[in-house]
Amino acid sequence: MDYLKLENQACFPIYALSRVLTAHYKPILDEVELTYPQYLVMMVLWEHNQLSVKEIGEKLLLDSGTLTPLLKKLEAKKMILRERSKTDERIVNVSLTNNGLQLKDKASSIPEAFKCSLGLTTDEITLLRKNINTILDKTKK
Amino acid sequence: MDYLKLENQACFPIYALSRVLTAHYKPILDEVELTYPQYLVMMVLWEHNQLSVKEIGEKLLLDSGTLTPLLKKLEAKKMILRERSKTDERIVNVSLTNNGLQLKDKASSIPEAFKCSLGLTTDEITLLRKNINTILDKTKK
DNA sequence: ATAAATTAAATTGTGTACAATTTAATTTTA
DNA sequence: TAAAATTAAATTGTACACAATTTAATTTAT
Repeated sequence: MDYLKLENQACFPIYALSRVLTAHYKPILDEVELTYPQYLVMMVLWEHNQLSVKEIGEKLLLDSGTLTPLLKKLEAKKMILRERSKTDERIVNVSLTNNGLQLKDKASSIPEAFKCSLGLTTDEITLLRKNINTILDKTKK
Repeated sequence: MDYLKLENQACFPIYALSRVLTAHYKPILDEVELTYPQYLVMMVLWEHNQLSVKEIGEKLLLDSGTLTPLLKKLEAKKMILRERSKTDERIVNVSLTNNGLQLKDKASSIPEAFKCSLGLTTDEITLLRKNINTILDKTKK
C-alpha cells in the first residue's frame, strides 16, 4: 500500500471533516454573531462562569497567542469581562457579562440546528464522538 | 442532556484532534521544510503529476484564496511549477520540479514516523480512517 | 457573431493557529 | 531573603482558512 496516497491517510479526512463541520456551523453561528472558536469559549463559560485564560486554553487546547485576541473580540462584543486577578496579577480571569449569559438562551437551539444541518442520525453522531474522544485522549499529550 | 456542554459536542473533539495530529506532524515535516497543508499538496502531486489549482482544491477541499499563496510558497521553494494553460488561459496548471519529485523519496519515511509519534495501533488508525471517511462523505456536500 | 452568463484564479479583508519571544508577577532555592 | 527559575499573558511574526469581490478568459444563448 502506498502510504503517501491521500486516500490512505487518516489525518487528512479529520482535517477536512473539521473544516466541513465548521462550515456547517457558520450560518447557524452567524445568527448569534459568533465564530466557531468564539462559540467554544462561550460554551465553556456557560458551563463554568469564570475561568482564567490558561484554564480556557486547557479545555480547548488553545494557547494565549490564539486566545488573547479572540477574547478581546468577545470583550468588544460585550459578551465577556477580562480582569486581572487581585491575588495573582499574572492571571486574567474571564467571566460572562449579562449579555453573554443571556446569549445562552438564544444558543440553546444551536445543537439541534447543527444536527439537522449535518443530516446524520443521533447514533452516528454518538458513535463518532466516542470514537474520536478515545483517539483524542490517546494522542493529545 | 445539556447539548451546550463541551463534553457532549461531536465537533469539538474533531476540531481538537485535527490540531493535535497536525502538531504531531510538525517536527516530522520540519525535516523536509513543509507545513501540513503544503505536504498535502505535494502528496496529491506525487500521485497525479499535474493538476490545476481547481483540481487540487477539489481533492483537498480548499479554495483559491487558500491555495494561491500556499502554491506561491511551494514555487518559491522550487518544489512546484505554476503555469497558465495554453489552451485555457483561466487555468493554472501545477506540476512538480525535479526537486519536488525527488522529495518523494525523502518523504517515504513520513507515514511510518507519524504512526510512531501517535502511538496508535494499525487497527485503531484503520478503524478511525474508515469511520471518519464515512462521516466526511455524508457531510461534505 | 455578440452580449450575457459562467468559470478559474487572484485579491482583499477578517479571524484563527501556533512558535518564539517578551513582560511582569510569583515561587523556589541556594 | 535575594537571585534563579517558573508561570501566565501578551506580543510578534508566519501560515493557513474562507467569504466576498475582482479580473480575465471562455461558453452559452440569443
